[in-house]
Amino acid sequence: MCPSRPTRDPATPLREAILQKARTLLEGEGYAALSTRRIASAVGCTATSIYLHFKSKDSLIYALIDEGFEELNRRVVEVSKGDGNALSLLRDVARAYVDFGLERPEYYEIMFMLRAEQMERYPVDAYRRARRSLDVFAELTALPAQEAARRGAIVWSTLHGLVSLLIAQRIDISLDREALIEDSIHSACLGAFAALPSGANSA
Amino acid sequence: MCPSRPTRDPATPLREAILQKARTLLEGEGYAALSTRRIASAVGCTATSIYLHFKSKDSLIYALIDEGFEELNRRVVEVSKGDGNALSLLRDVARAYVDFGLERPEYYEIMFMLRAEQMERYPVDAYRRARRSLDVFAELTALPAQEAARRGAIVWSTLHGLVSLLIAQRIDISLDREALIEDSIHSACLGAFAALPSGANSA
DNA sequence: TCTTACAGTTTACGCTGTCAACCTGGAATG
DNA sequence: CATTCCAGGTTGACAGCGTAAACTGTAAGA
Repeated sequence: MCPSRPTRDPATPLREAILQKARTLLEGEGYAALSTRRIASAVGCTATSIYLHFKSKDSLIYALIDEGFEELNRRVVEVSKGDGNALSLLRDVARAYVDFGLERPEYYEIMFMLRAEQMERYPVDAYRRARRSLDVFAELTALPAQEAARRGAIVWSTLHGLVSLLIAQRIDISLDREALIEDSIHSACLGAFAALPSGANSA
Repeated sequence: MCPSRPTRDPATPLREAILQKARTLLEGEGYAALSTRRIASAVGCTATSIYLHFKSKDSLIYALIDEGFEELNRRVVEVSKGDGNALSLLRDVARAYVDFGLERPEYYEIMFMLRAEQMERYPVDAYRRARRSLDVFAELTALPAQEAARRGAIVWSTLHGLVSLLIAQRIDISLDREALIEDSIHSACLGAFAALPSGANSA
């Protein structure tokens, strides 16, 4: 009867402690520092105890990924409720996405930059549900479903390219970072509305 | 007097064998399979023998990265020598870049998708020299240097976003892959020439 | 022949994720 | 009260990782 939260796993104290220390370690030292033994020693338990509360190290990471998506989704949804035309809304959402990536690079990394083979055990539909807020990229184009999905994917991939290269420090530092971001967002969003070749012959 | 190749390291037989087996392993099973012990056992030597010819595992990877860049540069340079206006050339080069990434995902991964901390010991200027062919993205815009560099970076990051998400299998498979690629390239290249806000007030 | 240098191997260290076996304190049951 | 049971931990181990140090055999030079 009580409005219990939809927690997937029982929130035992140790489980919460593990999650919290893992979070701290991730935010402070990045994904590379996330070893079971380091988490355990920070918590004050043994490494194997983690497996009493998580199926594997990966599923612990997934819990952190979910937290990351919660924040990203929150940011995106909030911005997307603003007023303005579709283009300016799309730009605001794009900006929110980029800002999230640059302000939370450790989360962005585990959410979007880990290789597929490490993610295989993360259920595909769960991942799609987790990143549902990215669907606004498609929705804001106000195009037929299939066309919109493609345009949305392009906007997303454009922004992802920018964010991931910035995080990996592969972009020449002599470039004006802010101008690069603004131009990138501008280009991505214009592309979402401009006439494109394959759009002409879509069903 | 003999036109010796500019090999950075003496090409001893074992070194070549290590490189060749590492290449095979990378192409066949991906970056995750590249452990010193696996390479060594494929070669028929011990893991520590690798360190007689390479400073570290990373520097062995760098040799493979260089090979990847050689192929990418070759493809890009060849296409960029074609005729046509700047826009169509840019599209051809972009297509060559995407094709390389999708045909050689294992190389693309080590060239562009490894985290920065793992790349730190790869000299920055060496990396810039290695990916020099990507400068054509900037050159083809025929803009003032700084502006061109930014536009070029945007084209690159757009394509990188597409390729890396496709390789990581994060793009909805229900999307028409070819249309996505074409639209993406179109959008990226148009963006390189279209008027952009920060372009108006650049020096 | 003695020395030196090279090119490999052996061994070892500390790290990783994870499993099987064991232990331990408290609740439920007789 | 005594006994059983079990959830929730620990211990110890395994196979794998990158790599440093010490060792070995062999070939060339003095």
